[in-house]
Amino acid sequence: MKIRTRYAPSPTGKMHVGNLRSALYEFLIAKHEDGDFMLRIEDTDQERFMEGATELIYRTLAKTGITHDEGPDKDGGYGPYVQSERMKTGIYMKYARELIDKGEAYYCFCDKERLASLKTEVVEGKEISVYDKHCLQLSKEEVEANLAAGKPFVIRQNNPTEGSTTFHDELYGDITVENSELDDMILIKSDGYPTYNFANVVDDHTMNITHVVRGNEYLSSSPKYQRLYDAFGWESPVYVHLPLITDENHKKLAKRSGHASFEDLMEQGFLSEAVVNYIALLGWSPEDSMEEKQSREIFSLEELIREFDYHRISKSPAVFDMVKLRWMNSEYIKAMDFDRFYEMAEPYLKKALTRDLDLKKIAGMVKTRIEVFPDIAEHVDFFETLPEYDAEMYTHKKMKTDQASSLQVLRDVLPLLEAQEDYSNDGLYQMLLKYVEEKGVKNGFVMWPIRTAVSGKQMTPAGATEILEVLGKEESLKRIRKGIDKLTNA
RNA sequence: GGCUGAUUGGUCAAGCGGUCAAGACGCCGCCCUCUCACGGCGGAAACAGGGGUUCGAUUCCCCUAUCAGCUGCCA
Repeated sequence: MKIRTRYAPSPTGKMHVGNLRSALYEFLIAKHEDGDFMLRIEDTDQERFMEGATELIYRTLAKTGITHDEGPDKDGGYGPYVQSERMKTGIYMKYARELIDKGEAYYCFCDKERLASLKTEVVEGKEISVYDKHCLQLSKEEVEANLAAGKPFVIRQNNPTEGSTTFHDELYGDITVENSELDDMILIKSDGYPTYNFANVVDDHTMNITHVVRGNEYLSSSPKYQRLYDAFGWESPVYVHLPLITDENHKKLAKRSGHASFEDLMEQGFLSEAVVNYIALLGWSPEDSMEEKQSREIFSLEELIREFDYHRISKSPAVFDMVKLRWMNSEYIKAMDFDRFYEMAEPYLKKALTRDLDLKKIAGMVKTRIEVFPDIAEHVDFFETLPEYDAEMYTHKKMKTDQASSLQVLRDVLPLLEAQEDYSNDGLYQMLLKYVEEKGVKNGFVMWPIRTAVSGKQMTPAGATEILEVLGKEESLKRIRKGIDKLTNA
């Protein structure tokens, strides 16, 4: 049978990375077996619904390459694909009534006050958290009368109070819960909308979903869903519960952590391929092949599809490590072809540099040194203006330089540079090399002071001569003279 | 509190009864080098604790501890 998975987000805001990973895994599970991946919008919560959130979901999926075969915008014969639209077909009410007829569900007219009073009741120090089935006692006549009177109602699942329920998860195995622990959860809300719990089961079944992949937070309530399948007499799908992604404090990734959503990550200058690659490995690892003594970490989406085996998904929660994501992003940047890199780097370069400089050359310098595009600014700022720096910077033990030697070198080299016609990196390098040989010193002995004078920085994305070339004769000479002044007065 | 789950270096993570317990990020050192970075080489760093089962447990079972999730007319 063809595998069918689904990503079923609620349009309530940004795309959380945990959700994105669910979508990715669902996509990979389906595609690995040449199955179908479907998008279903679960907008049954009218209060949390956010305008524009659905579009954001589309955009994110498109950008990451997690493309759906079916969805609101791609009818595959199982529509509608938006729950609020499905509701208009009466599907949820129909199935809820079926359950009522079977005695597996019942109308409940309890108001908030009564429910609240149940909550606070304490037995042996424990808070009662399951509904007391109060409305199950109502006679048919009473129910009819209430309904006719227009009394607000919900429909609740009627769970047994004895025995136990077991369901099977592909990763976690059999999980059994005492039925007395099972709350009579609400299936249909008083506004007529189904709850997630109910809509999910009805939709997954009617849309022929074979593998239900979802977050670990549903693990403990899954027995209740199982009871729903059993009550309907439906065959349950294959369940795959995914481990949580946490922040560095092992807490659920919170909004304020700054990297909880895909959008946050994009704003911080990450590449979507790197993000996808990274989250794929957060909770899953490929099978080691014999030839590889090193496990691979860099995977394209196509490679992930080929290698993804959901049985290898981990069971324990994973910490989202920004440091490693940054590293991975840098790997993608280094591997990028230059034109594409330049295209993406240009805005950052232009923002940092207003004077007329060879931006392509600078981009080339910076490509292997940044992890994320916004890093560019701090690497190239000195091209724009020479920063204030301390004369102490001329002293470098390994280059064997100090302020006096640097001053001497700069004084020697200034006329040479003034006379230099070929102001290219190569020409400059050859010329300076000659000076180095004449003096019988090490390269660094002369390069260090020059680089310091023209950059004013401890580290730069390029060597002295490259900087000279980019800066141009006029500006670099100005900076060297300034260096001489600084050293003279020091 | 109850229920469910998880527990290999700081982090990701391999391992599925016998291993010197992989690899990656990060960290440290060395090399390369006109600085830094890239690249190369090397290093420190882990099976939560206690009982079993077994000739033998990181691997299987139980208990404890810790952490997490659930305990909503949110998903």
